[in-house]
Amino acid sequence: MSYEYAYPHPAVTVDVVVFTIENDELKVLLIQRDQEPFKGQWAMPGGFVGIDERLSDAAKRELKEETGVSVNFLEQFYTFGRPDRDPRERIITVAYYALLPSDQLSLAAGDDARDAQLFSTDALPALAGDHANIFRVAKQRVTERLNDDYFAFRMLPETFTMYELRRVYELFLGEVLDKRNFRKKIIALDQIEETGEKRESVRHRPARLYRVQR
Amino acid sequence: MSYEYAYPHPAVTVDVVVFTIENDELKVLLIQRDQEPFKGQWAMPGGFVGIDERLSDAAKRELKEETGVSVNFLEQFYTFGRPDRDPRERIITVAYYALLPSDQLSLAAGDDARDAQLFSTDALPALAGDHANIFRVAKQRVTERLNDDYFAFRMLPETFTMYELRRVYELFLGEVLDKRNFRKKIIALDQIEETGEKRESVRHRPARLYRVQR
DNA sequence: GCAAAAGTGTTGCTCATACACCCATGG
DNA sequence: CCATGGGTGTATGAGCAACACTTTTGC
Repeated sequence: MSYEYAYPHPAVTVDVVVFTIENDELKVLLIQRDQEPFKGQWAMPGGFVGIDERLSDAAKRELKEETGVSVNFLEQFYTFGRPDRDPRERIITVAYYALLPSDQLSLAAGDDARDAQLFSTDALPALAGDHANIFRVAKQRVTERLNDDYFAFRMLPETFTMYELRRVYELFLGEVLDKRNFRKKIIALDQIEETGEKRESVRHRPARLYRVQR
Repeated sequence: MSYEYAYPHPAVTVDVVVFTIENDELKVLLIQRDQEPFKGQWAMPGGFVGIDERLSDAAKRELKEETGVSVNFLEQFYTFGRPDRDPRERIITVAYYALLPSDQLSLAAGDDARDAQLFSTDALPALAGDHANIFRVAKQRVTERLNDDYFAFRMLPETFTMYELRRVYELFLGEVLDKRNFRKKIIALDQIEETGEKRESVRHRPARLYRVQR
């Protein structure tokens, strides 16, 4: 079976930059490509958009197929289309970022991927094609939106401490934030509430747990 | 001549939402389509991306071909890809906005367009397909960026008055701004300078003219 | 002289920042 | 008892919002 067109068509793919926090580090989910081009190199999960498939559905599907991970929160952030970005054919990639709590992440390498794992954003391997650039733009966009939209808790488990929430900001911004001022700002947003529970079994004073309201 | 692929490929187009200010109104540049689909309806200028063409180059080229207008300032803002947005085939559209001074705008309808003209954003005609949505998203993004990036003067001639600059903000924001506070804010940005000239031949006190620095 | 927009300062308030000490727990 | 992060309040400065009158020109 083949498909014919009166003029040349580019291929369209979606790529997903999945951010999470694990062990007090900002991490990104990468797959090791099992197919050409860039076979053996690490890359963002992604792949071709079905001819009748929504772009966001394609992003979710490819992520699921290649890594076993399901996400709810996914936003389109840029479309990469330089003519020379893929050696096979012209490929235009609509890129998404996703934020995920690390406890919802059970990895399973799948189609087109011989491996899938989290990497600290401080120590990324060499990435296939222009994926280092895609990552950079994604991180920048998420960082910008952190201050406007306060969606940092999408990278945390259902309950979390102030320290953990503050660390998300610090890891993206690359600077330390004042503990007292941070707490005041977050409380003023009126987006989270105390659960009444505390984080036990830590070798210091137990911290209050919070959850997102509603 | 025809082009064959092992699996179906969508078509990729670019559309450009051109904003300008004319006669104290916010306007957008539309073409009247001369081809199916949506023949006879008004739409944003745009068209197919060449197989070896950069996306931004395609946007500039299509705009030039269809309206005679050349722009420098062009930014990608979103990619629209719902499977049903075009009746012919799957079309994915990478959308750009452009800001242009109205004095650099001499219209000439061209390929695929029987007419090209400016419309006040308060009185848009019915638009083809999902172009009303594309317009809405573009206006929202430009409005957001007005406050961050201060590129409002890209819609004004080389010299302009404080009143004219303030009107750009007011037209996007849909609210009136305080004259004194606005002037203070703009001066503090240190982006514009006085030309020394004044806007003469108006039936009120002449206003100082400013230009962008450098 | 009248209509129309140009131009000009001060005050109060809100918000962001800077900053230091004691507390509760595990080991 | 020590190491570790948890938790708390105040003072200062910057920036934003509110607000009214005089000036200059064309008609």
